[in-house]
Amino acid sequence: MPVTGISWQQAFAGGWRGGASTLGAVREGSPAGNEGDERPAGPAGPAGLTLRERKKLRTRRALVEEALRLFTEQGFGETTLDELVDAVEISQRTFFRTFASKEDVALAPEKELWAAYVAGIEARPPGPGRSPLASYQETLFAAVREMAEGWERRFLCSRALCERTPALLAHSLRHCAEVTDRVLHITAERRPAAGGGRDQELRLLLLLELMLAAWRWAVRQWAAAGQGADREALYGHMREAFAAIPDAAALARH
Amino acid sequence: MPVTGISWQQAFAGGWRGGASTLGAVREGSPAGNEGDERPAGPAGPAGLTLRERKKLRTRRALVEEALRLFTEQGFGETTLDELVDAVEISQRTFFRTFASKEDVALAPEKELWAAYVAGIEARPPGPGRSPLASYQETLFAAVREMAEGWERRFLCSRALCERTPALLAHSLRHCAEVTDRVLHITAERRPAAGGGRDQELRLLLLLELMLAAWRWAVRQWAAAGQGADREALYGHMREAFAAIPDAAALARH
DNA sequence: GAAAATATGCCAGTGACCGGCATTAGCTGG
DNA sequence: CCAGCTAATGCCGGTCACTGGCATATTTTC
Repeated sequence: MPVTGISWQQAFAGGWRGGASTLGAVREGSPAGNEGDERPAGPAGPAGLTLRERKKLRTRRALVEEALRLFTEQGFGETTLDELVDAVEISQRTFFRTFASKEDVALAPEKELWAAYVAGIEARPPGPGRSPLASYQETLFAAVREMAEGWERRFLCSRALCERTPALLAHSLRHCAEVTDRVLHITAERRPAAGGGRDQELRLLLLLELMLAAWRWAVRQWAAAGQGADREALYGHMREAFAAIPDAAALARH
Repeated sequence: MPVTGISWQQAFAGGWRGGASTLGAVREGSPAGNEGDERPAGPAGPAGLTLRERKKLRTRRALVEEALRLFTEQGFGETTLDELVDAVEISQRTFFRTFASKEDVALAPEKELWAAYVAGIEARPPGPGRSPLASYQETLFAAVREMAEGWERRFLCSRALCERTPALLAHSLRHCAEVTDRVLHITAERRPAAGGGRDQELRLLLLLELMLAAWRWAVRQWAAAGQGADREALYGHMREAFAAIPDAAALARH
């Protein structure tokens, strides 16, 4: 029984808040916005979900919780899927219908954030006078803000695992790249006849990747601070990292 | 037998050039620079390598060649390791002593480039008046320039596979991130008492990631051009992407 | 040419992941 | 409250990437 630095009991004291924002890996049909509680008919529970959906959510959350616990305690590679599914009392088959891979469950908190980010980009088009970079940044702040209670604990666990486990880092970076692509597609479709074309898209790509690099740095600093890191501290690191972007940009103009 | 767009015969006509730059995944002990042919004793072949080393290099190259062929012909996931090792007539065990994973062999051309890049960063410290971004860019040009003949063909195959296969993309991005870390460490160690500290490092990180984003864009454009893409075309895309960096930087200064 | 150092092949085992099928649990109309 | 439908789940067997151990073969060294 190898023991890592962080005590589990103190790291995992929080709970989950309601919010129907994370049923599956991808959001349900609702086309962003329009979050009413009503349904035409059928038994809709407290959160506007059927029993089946709530049950699925429960096992999904239990899986994430147990996975983060086991992986941080004994390591990602050292934990078998059988251990995990036994702890949650489901079959392997069910696990793979809930998550695409062993890595997926460890990165759930991160995927949650990026899903909210993409939704935010889709929801509010930037005002006419707004700088695209500022708009990207504000949307990221908003996405963090709307994460459920206890998210920061899970996210920090996930991040710590990424730094220990190359396979997780790889998956994380790929997902981030996919988000980049999606965001770029969305913004590109909005300016159909706007000037620039390819060049403009390249510039937007560079701005977005600049922000993502700053974000990754901020998260690293945050995670390095240890278990006492709360969300306010993350905002601080983000502000610091984003503030460095103009400085770096100045250096980039020969 | 599924057939992809590119005919194999026409895609794979080139050969390998000598150059002892890719024996193992990591370079041998020689501390950069100092590339003489002499050895104290022992049977040193034409390229300054022993028989054993040359043999290993041969199977390594054959593996890359066959892997790229099979993967592009029938897909990465659809090709089993047994097929590959049978084609090269070695055992699985030997494969895993040569490459760390199935993904690794498909990404060999990319790793080769980044190894040369890191070596270049280590070899020549930037002059006192040089902009760090310009220095990063020149080193990347130099790394591409020193790749062996036929590298562009292999690299393009590898890239095309990355875009088809999520697992390969993930591995590629992770390796790129590791290179980023290493480069940053090297440059950080060089300025031990130089001003700035954390802030300066963050700015360097942002510049480096900016260049890497531009590089990835350039490679994408290059690969999109299809099989007729030669190295000169890559330089063109790189110049275009790098030229966009100052423009994007201007947008990043509110 | 013998001894030491390495490389290779074979084999058996582990663990992630997937398709198929029977069973169960939740939903729907009477 | 009960049949009929849909969908989630569990079980089973199979594939395939990857690993450690050990015997064999090849290269290097003396």
